[in-house]
Amino acid sequence: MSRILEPLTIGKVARLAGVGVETIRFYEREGLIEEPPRSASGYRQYSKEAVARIRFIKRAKELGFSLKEIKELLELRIDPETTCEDIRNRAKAKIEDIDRKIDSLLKMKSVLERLMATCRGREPVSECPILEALEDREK
Amino acid sequence: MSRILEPLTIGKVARLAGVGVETIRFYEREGLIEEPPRSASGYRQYSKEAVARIRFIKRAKELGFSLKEIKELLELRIDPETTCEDIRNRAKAKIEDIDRKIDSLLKMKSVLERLMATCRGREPVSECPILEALEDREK
DNA sequence: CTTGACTCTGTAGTAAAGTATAGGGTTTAA
DNA sequence: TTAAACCCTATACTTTACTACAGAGTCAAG
Repeated sequence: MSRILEPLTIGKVARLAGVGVETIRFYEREGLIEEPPRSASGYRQYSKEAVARIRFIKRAKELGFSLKEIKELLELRIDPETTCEDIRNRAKAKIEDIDRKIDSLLKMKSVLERLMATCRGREPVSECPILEALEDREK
Repeated sequence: MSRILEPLTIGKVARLAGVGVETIRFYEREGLIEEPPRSASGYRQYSKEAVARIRFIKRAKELGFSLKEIKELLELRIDPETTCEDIRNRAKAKIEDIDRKIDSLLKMKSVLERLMATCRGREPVSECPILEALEDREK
């Protein structure tokens, strides 16, 4: 019930988010997560939101976003003096970027599916040269 | 008509693929593209397929694949002594990975779309805190 | 009340993926 | 026929994103 009252140490956050302790301090230095409050002895005290934020950073990296781009994504909400119009423009650009990524992934997927469909049994691979397509028609 | 007879130099390939000359030599050393034939004076001679291959590498990187993973994707066709069964298994794993990426991107996209929809006019941003969702429900 | 597992700051080292430079040969267009 | 613009190898440097100490303080279990 009262889990907000029990702040997480950096080690617990690291375990929950699946990263190392040093990585969290690194993200803090880089401005990807804000400096958390400290205990009397100087220990960082995190809330559960920090875990979600770090997991998001981790996943976004796996999707090909750089830390710089991820910071921009995260800043699509904290900025205190940006207009909604500005936010909308930035969000639109990100959506377009995401759409392009999805397109490329779908293309890769369909080529792999064709490969699987054509490549049956246990004949040698030279009989399955469908992947030519994967390397073509990119825009 | 006879464009196969005119091989491309490394500089032309680099320009066509949108990378630097050094990057191509680096990919060759890393085994991502095979060593091309050489001219009498030792110049590398590329075909247009090389351009497609390098473009594919470039795009796959932007989708969050490491060079090691990209190599695996490209090897889904050249190997001369793999069975189709093996290829099918490897392709299946790649498709699953791609599906997970697409899922995450769709999730990010829908959150950004909700942000744009909610955030109208020119009110300050604190009125648009929809992005909370972006940081959650990953899995 | 101590010992082992934390935490802190600060700095240094690493892996991946390029990018640049040195020192040399080649092609081509004026 | 020469100078700009290429290419070659080999090696060194850079950037991004961590990862690993060193040296010191803190906390919690037995």
